[in-house]
Amino acid sequence: MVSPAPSEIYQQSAGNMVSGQVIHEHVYDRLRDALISGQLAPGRPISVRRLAAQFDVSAMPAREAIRRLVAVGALEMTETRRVMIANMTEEKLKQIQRARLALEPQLGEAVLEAIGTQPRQLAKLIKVLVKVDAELDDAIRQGDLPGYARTNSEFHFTLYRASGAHVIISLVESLWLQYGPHMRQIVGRLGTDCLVDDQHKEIIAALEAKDAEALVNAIAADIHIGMDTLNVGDDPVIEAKAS
Amino acid sequence: MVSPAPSEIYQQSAGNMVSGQVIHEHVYDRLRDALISGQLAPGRPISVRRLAAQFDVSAMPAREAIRRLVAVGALEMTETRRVMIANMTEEKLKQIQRARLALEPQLGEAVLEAIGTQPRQLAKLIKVLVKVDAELDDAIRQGDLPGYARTNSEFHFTLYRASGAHVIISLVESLWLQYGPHMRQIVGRLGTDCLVDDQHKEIIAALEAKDAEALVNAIAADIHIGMDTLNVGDDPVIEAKAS
DNA sequence: TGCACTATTTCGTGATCACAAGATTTTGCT
DNA sequence: AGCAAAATCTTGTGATCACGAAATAGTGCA
Repeated sequence: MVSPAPSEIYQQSAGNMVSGQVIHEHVYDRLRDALISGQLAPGRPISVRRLAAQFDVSAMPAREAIRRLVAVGALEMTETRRVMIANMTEEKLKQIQRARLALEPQLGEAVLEAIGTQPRQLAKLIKVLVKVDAELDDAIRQGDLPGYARTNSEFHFTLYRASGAHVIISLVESLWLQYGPHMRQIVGRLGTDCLVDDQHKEIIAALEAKDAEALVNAIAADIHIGMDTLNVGDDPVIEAKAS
Repeated sequence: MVSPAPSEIYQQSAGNMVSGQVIHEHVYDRLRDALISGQLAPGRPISVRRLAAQFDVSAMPAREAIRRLVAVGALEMTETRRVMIANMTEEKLKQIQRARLALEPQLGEAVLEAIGTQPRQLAKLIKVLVKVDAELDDAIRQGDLPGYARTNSEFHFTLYRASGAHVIISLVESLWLQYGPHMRQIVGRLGTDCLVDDQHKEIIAALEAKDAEALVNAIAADIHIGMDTLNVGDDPVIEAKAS
């Protein structure tokens, strides 16, 4: 089975084992990135065999990757066990926002608790964040939507990972995975102009000042800006693009 | 239904689905219940073949169940991809508590938002909660630890499910799955006496009064009682119990 | 008795097939 | 042309085998 058929969405299919990663983990990571960067439209069906063909792997790793993503709520399973990118509802969006507001500011606090007293690590983190934020501005200027989404998540999770709070981080990641496809739909409709008002500069400033309260507020504000203004559209525009 | 020619190659083609549930979901549910009710000790290894043998199924459903549980953090995977019940650390426990405090009180609020204006549904919920709470008291009196853990989770999730906030509920469930095995260890060491002080009566009273603030406080207090007093023990006491 | 080395077992992963049921396309009749 | 029935394709699930690596048991030497 030497089917080339590479997908323009998932970059690069697997060889056998890359960087200590097993095949199904590679598939999972690519799929997760595609979801977080909004490259998969809600309603899009995901099948084991099709996914396997797209990655030029056997069915097994595709199955495992899909199973994991369904488990964390990133993919939705119908009553007939078909799998697809979940459609967003107003209710779900509300819950995702509530959960993000409940968890992510706490991660900011946890970052200061973890490395607030270690100037070197804090400085290094800030340096990375400034760099990522610059890339983010580039992506916005160029109207590169997937690039924006990917870089935005990199900014946030770089910050969050510095807290070392892996348990909470994985909860947050599951929320981002659920939100990703929908965000792309909305921003794609409104244009990247609606993205310029993020609170990343304020987040960085609060880190530099080691001001936990300001940090919490900035993160919460960033979540509000990203989700309040971006309401659910009434036309889901289910665009199932096969193969 | 006319049974078609049975295959001699595949032994159980007939009994694949039980009550609309597919085999791997059945295995998952059983394993999840065992985790939440604390019947699996931290450190216990879980292997595909052994689990399959215990449930008298093939390896495939066991694999899928394990994969899902690893995905939600209920099981831990070593660097050599061995799977086991996660060991608790003080840091992890702290994160679980923070996340629970951030999410579960909100679910209480959401319950009042959802059915606070529908007296019949609210009354029905309260009735169920009272019944479950009575069972809980029985379990405590009899020193039935798994029964306590199972009934306690039933109390909380019966309440939470009334909110309809499935997104947040699944996050909370993942936290309970991580906490279950450790709780059992701790309570098993301290005895069930440390459990009598839960806030369930206060939760029910707050529901009856439709007092969101009191409800939030009661849920938070219940979490504190369940987790503050129960610190991490230093001796893991690995004990294997098959099901 | 203690310890290094080897043999055996156990394990996760990947591959491939069978099967039933859902989904889709084609066909056939009015 | 319209619509229902039938044939075909697709899909998730389960079963089973192969393979290499990790873990355990076993052995022999000191």
